[in-house]
Amino acid sequence: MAVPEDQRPPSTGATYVISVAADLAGVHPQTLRIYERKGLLDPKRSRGGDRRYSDADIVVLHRIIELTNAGVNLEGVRRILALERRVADLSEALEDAREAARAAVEQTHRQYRRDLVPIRDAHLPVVVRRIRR
Amino acid sequence: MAVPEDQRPPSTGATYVISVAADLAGVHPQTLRIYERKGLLDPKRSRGGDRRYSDADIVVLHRIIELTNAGVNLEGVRRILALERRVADLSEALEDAREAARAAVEQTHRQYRRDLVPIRDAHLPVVVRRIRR
DNA sequence: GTGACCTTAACGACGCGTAATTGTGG
DNA sequence: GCCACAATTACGCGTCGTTAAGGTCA
Repeated sequence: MAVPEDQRPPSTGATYVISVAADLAGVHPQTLRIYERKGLLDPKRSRGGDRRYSDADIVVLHRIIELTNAGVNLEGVRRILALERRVADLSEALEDAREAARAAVEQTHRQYRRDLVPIRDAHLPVVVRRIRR
Repeated sequence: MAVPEDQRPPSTGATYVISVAADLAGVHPQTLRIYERKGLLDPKRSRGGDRRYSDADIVVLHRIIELTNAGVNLEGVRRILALERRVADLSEALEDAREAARAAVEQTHRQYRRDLVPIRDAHLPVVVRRIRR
């Protein structure tokens, strides 16, 4: 279920070194290293070993900061992020299931419409009319 | 979607005063008062104002202790409990939706079986056979 | 009066963010 | 040699659980 290119956020494929990512989020670079060590973020690394934060990382980072500002500690944030992903997955699955239900009924109707043709009684010989009761 | 009486846990309708509830969970009574002040638990009160913990409260209490022992602070626990309820609700809704989908298709089939009777070509006059193509 | 509950406050331990230190690569 | 990164360590502050102190009701 890929989002069309032109609806995505400015996904330039850009990455940011730690100082830029920290600036974008308004926090100390060292804070980002803590988040990583606690398993909240996992930025790619450059050849030299420098962290490279993607746009997706920045989105997660902002959510982390929201939660910590609200008083959640890092272990709590880690679990909340996982649960929020789970909720998103379930919501999508639910949406899909409802859509699939409508489609299945529709398909069933179409199946009958293809296989059966309504026929008026007057067209039928007596023997058939008896079958119809 | 009420669970039948005989499938429920020993729901004796029993309630416990704070000292008993604390013993059941192996924590200090004062800890339970903290949990309540932070919005993690909301036990009923007796006429005299004493807290009365239900079996359901005890279940939640054990979950709270699991999470805090795992290093989640109380604001984190509060949000995690809410998310876990959400996940449970969504899981149930998903289950229901899938069941409803099967039932809807089945219902559609039954509808056609009631309204239509299959007729063999040989029974039909030429004019009708032409309609069937 | 004894005991269990209530509330509020103080203390110690721990987690988190900042800052400082030291080392490495371009 | 300079700058930005890396990792580790130390410090200050806030949170959490325990404990204590004082009040109320049966």
